[in-house]
Amino acid sequence: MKKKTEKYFPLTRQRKAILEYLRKVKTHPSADEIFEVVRKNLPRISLGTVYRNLEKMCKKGLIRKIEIADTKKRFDATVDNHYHIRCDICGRVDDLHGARFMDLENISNKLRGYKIIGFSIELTGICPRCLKSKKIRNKNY
Amino acid sequence: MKKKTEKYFPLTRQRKAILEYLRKVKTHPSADEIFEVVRKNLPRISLGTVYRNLEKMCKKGLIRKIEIADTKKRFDATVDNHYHIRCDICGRVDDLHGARFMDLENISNKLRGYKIIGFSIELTGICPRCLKSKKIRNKNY
DNA sequence: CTGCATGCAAACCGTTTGCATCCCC
DNA sequence: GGGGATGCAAACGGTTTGCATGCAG
Repeated sequence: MKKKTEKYFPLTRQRKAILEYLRKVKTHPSADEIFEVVRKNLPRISLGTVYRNLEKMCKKGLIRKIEIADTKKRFDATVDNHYHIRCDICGRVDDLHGARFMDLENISNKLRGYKIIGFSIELTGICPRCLKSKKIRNKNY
Repeated sequence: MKKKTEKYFPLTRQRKAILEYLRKVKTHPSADEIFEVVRKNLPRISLGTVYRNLEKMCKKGLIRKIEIADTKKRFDATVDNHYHIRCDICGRVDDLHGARFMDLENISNKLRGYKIIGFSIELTGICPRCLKSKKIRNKNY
């Protein structure tokens, strides 16, 4: 009763291209960066398609949307790691591989040349009021 | 040589109102929420003014912009705490008072009814390339 | 008086959406 | 052949900006 009936999810050229690019690349590209690259092989692809597919792939668990304090959302194809460092000037985002809770204080040796300005720890959840409300039905929790 | 000449920073009615509201309130309001409240006393204030002032006050260190993965930016008047929990449905943001690095694993008793979905740790800094470039001159680091 | 701050409206940027058409299974 | 995916363009929400005017110091 938890899982919905498996939906038809055709693997179109556009989807394949987006997914392949995300799997190949080690950065955390934004939708428009993905669009610019994928467009080289699929000249008629539209930005809307990129957005729609990124969103669907997230829901399928194929990729992940990076929770980051930036104007544009970023995506990647690895679904495990939650530690990032973002450049306050150019916006690039790097992973902090292998960091764990306990390591946080001694994290500096993983920084690879970054100068640290600050940090932020954000938990995501559902607040008590929303837990009670019906809005929750529309999401897959 | 580090500090620039002290700039003229008139304390206008608008600024006073914004700052007073931020200091009074325990939530983390967004620009438009601030606008709606401040407007009750200053009916002619414009959204642009709110944005401009929030930005300037951040640079002055009077308030802080909350680094959060949300569509709208949020602000508050306390400059110390970096631990937040955000509701994935309604977007409300609460503080996790008194949390420290070491407490992270046992943080659940501070959650006040939230159901946790995930977390994200983000360091902010300047990447090696930007450290070398001239772009850095335009910011106050 | 003078320079910065303001109000207003238009511009901007990333993202979403409606609709007619296309194409994967 | 049919249901979902696509391209296109318009709409959207949050934020920024240009310009003429206002106001704090």
